[in-house]
Amino acid sequence: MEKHEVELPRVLQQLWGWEQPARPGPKPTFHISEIGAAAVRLADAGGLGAVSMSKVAAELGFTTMSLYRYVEAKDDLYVVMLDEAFGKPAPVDESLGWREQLTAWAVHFRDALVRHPWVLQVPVFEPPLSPQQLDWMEAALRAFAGTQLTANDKLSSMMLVNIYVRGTAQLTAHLDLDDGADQLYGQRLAMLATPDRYPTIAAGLANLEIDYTDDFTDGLDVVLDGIEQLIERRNK
Amino acid sequence: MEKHEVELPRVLQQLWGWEQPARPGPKPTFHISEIGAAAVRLADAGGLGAVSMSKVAAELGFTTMSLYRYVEAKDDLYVVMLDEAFGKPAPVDESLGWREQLTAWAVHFRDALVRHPWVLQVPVFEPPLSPQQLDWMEAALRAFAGTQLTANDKLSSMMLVNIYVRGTAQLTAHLDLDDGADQLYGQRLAMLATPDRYPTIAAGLANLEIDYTDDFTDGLDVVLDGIEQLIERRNK
DNA sequence: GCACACTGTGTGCGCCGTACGCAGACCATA
DNA sequence: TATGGTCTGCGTACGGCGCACACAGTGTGC
Repeated sequence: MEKHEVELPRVLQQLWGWEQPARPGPKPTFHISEIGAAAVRLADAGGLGAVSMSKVAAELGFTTMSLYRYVEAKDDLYVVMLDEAFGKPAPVDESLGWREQLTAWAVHFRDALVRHPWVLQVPVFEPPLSPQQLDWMEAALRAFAGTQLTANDKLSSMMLVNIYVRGTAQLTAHLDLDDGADQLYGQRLAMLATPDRYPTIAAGLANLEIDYTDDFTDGLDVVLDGIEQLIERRNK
Repeated sequence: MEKHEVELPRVLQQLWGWEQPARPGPKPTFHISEIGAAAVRLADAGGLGAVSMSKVAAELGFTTMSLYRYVEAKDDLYVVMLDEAFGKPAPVDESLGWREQLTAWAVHFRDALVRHPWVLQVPVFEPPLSPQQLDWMEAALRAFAGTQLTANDKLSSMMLVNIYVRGTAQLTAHLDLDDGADQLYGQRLAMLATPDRYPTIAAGLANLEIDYTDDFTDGLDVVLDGIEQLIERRNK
């Protein structure tokens, strides 16, 4: 255990509440999650671009370089922000079937992304290892508990839903920013996608219904249908 | 048509080869796609971080500010880079079924992402409107030509595959960078995901097979299974 | 051929992330 | 408790970024 601690980056050690041996220098004034919360506040208000080391420090009444006591680089700050932004996953009723559980999970996930759209712009260099991220992972995997899926199946199915939510959120993110953006896009697309070179796009545009309200759940159902087939295949 | 041109950002006008009325000042020395090619060269070599206005300009033997003749802001450069990086989609054998066509499309898409991993880090603010991006879109939509899917169905199914390829590429991107990264991750995950708090993750880790080779096509098949069900439903 | 309008570009600014080095706090020892 | 050595937190400062601005200079229209 002791040896293992050394292998973890400092930020993760702090997020997991592992105490380090006493060291010289001033005691930490607060917990790293307060830094994360301040950064999240800035990002919610002004987008990811509004998050800089100096702004976060100022938000806390700190000097810029003080942050480097908790964090080794800007990327570490992102890790803390993500953990802070998602929070604990909503509890899922385990008496429901896997499909309902995963739907609820996906909806909660999307809600979190709507609350914190900047999450989609955070550059990701590592798979998740922070506590709350693992909570979310655990919740999704647990939905498959009653199925015959292999460990790999469960993991990839979870990632499939994860990817779906992130992807759709990314596509719709800019539309929510200002209304009319999708209309403008439609106009431009109609102008550029001429029937001679882009017959299929042009034909599609003519018959398009501009009602996106159910798009999320409809698309999710398609994904879940695919997973359902996998489950049935494994049951045999 | 004339009026429409005005509505398009300058970069797109250039990408589409629309000539603007003669203007004062020096004639353009070259086409905007050469700028894109230079930027792509830099990004391929040193990641997206290696792409800056001054570096791109230097690559072309130019001063920094000269680029702003072609491009209004850094974001415009990204648009050109994406168009340049993807290139024309590989032609797809239209005698094949939709499923085979889409599989081929997805594989080509993924290959492009492997060749230009930085694409996944490019911040996206707008849906695609550049010529080659529309070519890719057209190719994917055409695969559904023989089906009874509605225009909305085709669009969302295409986006589903698109999202899937991007998402999986993102997840595996960092693993390809240095071998052993996934092992390190596995060790850390095993250390953190203790059975008491994360029983499902821990149990899954024990039974995990570390062979990712077929993950891409397997997951893609799950997605396509979902779409197939949609197609069958529409056929009724 | 001339004047004007408008574009392309050099200078310079504000901001970023963080390398570096020193002041000073902690712990071990006496 | 006094003191020395060690190691840490953080202020200063740097290189690089995207691009605002103003002006130089070209091409156009009369």
